[in-house]
Amino acid sequence: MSHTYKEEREKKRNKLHDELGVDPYGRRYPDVEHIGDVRARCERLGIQAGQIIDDQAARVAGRIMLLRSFGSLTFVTLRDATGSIQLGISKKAIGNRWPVAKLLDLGDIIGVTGRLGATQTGEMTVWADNFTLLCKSLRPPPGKWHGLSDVELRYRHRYVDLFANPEVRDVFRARSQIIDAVRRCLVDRGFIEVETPMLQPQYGGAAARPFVTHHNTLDIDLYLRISPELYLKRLLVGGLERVFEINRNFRNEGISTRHNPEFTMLELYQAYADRDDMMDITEAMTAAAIDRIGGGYKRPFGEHELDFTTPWPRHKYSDLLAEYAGVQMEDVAAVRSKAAELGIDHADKDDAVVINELFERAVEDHLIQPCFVYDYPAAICPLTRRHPDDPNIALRFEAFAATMELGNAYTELNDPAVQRANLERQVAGEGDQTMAVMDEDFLLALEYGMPPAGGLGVGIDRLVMVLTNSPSIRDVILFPLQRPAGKTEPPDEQEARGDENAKREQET
RNA sequence: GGGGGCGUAGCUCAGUCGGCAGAGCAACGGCCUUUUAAGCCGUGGGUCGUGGGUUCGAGUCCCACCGCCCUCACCA
Repeated sequence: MSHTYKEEREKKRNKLHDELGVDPYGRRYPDVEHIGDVRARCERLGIQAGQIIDDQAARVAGRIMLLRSFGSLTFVTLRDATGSIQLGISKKAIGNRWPVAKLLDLGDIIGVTGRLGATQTGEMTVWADNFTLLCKSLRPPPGKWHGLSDVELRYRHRYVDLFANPEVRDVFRARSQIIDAVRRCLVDRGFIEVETPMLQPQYGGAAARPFVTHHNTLDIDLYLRISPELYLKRLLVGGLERVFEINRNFRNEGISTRHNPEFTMLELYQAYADRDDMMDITEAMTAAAIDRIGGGYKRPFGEHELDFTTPWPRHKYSDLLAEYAGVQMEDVAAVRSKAAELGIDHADKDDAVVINELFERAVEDHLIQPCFVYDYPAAICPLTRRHPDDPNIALRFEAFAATMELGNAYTELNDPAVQRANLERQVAGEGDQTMAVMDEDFLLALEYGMPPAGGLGVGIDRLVMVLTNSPSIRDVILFPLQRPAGKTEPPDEQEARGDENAKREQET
């Protein structure tokens, strides 16, 4: 390759530094005004086409997104976090800075002072009287029209995705607002936020395979947590009556549009409450998040419109099974027959496991609108209190939207003997090592006494998905896990690294 | 892990039956003080994901591998 974009820009950078005495990487540029605010000011002033208002100064900074050059006059579209605005940079107004202006490229970051005005076509414009190069970009940005659409490059080079595709920033801004709204909602209800171990000597609180790591000094294996549940319940024992944690869980399972190996989970526990209180909190948190990001309670998601207006419909698990699978939950023979009909391998599985697989296969695809599904088979709910009238039913619900499980809640089990029996059954469970070993300290805590409580887990990533109309969980996680890149890096980078390796080999 | 699809210039994409690897934008050189994806003239730019194979000849056909997307399984 005779030349590259990078080399072309490096020549400009060197010329700026060596011949024009300009620092290509700038420095502090204080007292800038948000471009969004400048635009608002222009609107208020009602500037007429062709007018320049001498006493309306502006000072902005951002990245050059578009350049239109007319010899001695250049129009720049400058963008910051709040929006974009046109700059007019003319040789006449800039004077001896003009040679620097001619070396500006798409993607450069500059600061500008000037006066507000409008061009002959009425476009609001900052007419520059000075500008400062704050960072010379050495890489060409993606095309100005199509942006960056290759999903692999978008995830691997998210920074490019973010500045090239403004709607991506909107999603992550919404994510921040959603989390903030959820957090405030809980704090306002008297919850305190806590942090419990991510490195756990034993894992538990969910059925999933963990990541294993090792602590060198202690010389022990540790697990990246699959759930904070057993620690948060210890806090209930300790008298922290309303606690929540928003943090990462790690599950060593498959990756899909709705699963990332690390994902953000909200878990909360409220003493003296129960499952039904958790439904109210789920609705309240979601409503708070929607109020915060705007757009109303009826929201598009793919082909559908999801209606988050509260209260959400509440469906009994067994009723849905009857409706969509055509079987009564208690009729084990019918359940197994239907499961076999749907191709579910059920021979060696517990009744409740088969029921749940049938539910997942036959029912979940129908759960488009936000809703709660309650009263789960007890055998798949080892941490949940039993229904007082039916020991085969657990006081659990899951919240669904767009066929995805958004949340999971229990009336928590606080009987240490029942809890021990349930966990022993899990540990002994045929071939299902995922529930792992007994957490004796957790059981000890229950023996000291845990107040009756409601507990709730909400998959934050999925909540963000349904509220931002994002079809893939990777669209709401800034850096989703990718296999290490092969040849996706620019070739000159690889050459550079190869050269370094060669040098290192020569030196040794 | 199974099934399906995709990978061509910096970006977005064409590439027919196997016959000289293309376009727009971007870049470089030139003209241009009111453009809105500015325009006009000119120029350069390719490991066609990687490696094999078939063939006189492969971006194209075959095989293997790598990566990504969708889907199923597992899970939330």
